[in-house]
Amino acid sequence: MSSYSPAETAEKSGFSIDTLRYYEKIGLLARIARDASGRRVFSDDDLAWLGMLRCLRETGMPIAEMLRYSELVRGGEATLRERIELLQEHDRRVEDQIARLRSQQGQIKWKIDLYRGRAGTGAGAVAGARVSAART
Amino acid sequence: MSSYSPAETAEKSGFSIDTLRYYEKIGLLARIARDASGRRVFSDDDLAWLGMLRCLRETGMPIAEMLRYSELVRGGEATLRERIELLQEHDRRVEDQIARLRSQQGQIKWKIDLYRGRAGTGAGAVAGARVSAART
DNA sequence: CATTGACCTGGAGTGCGCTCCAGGTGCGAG
DNA sequence: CTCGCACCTGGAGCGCACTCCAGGTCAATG
Repeated sequence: MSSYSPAETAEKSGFSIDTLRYYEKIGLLARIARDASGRRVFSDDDLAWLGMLRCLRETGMPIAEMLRYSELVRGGEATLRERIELLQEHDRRVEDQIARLRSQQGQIKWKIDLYRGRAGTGAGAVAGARVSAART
Repeated sequence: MSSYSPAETAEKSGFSIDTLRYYEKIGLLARIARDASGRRVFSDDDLAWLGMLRCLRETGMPIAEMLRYSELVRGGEATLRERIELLQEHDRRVEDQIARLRSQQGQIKWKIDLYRGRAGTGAGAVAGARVSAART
């Protein structure tokens, strides 16, 4: 097995059929093979490429940059250095993203704990209590 | 010091003035104080709240859910349980997000290494070389 | 007293990344 | 032969989260 219908490809890649067409239209997928009646036939290679696109997309790479990357890939081995640079740059951004998420997650957990503390206190009993930061 | 102009607030909070107005308009900021001539005057409390909004926003919480959260906060201590649940749910999503990013980052690093390997090989020398996955 | 600059309002516009639609084609099942 | 279905195309539409704009107010400055 090594060729897939649009529907199969959508299912395996996680992109919708519309998105697959859209990606081809804008040049992220460049010339997908067609059968006798003009329907797309995706290969294992296409699937692998879609996997890469998915990975980049979900880590927040904008389409414009994925486009640049796919042009490099089409450019052949001569572009390996540039591809490495592009991916390294992206890798750094992902690293930052993770670090920021971790710290923000810290804030969220802190807030949860704060609420837990307040929830524990006799709720509502002390009518005029001056719980200073009660607003948030 | 405990009150800030829109410009100061924008700078300290990291949201643009337009975004601050927008957030007030849709109810994320509910009734910011005004001076004699109708200009907004932000307090330290507002700043703190904006910090929280920023944290939620940057961890990917949609505005609709932040809205729900701010309504809970306005609802007072009676909503503590719900707030905890909401934040816990969000915390879980952030955790997932981080895990996914880590694994996708793994794929990216793997790809970089693959390229490094290929870049090391005598580039272009072996004219008809059958480097199977050369397409990606 | 005129100007400047920060701010105000309601509402329109923008960019991104899809997603949907109308109208049409070709193939296999009944 | 007729259906139904998966697919095709070009192009319009959408949801989100802002961002920008026109026209106006007000306080301080020269």
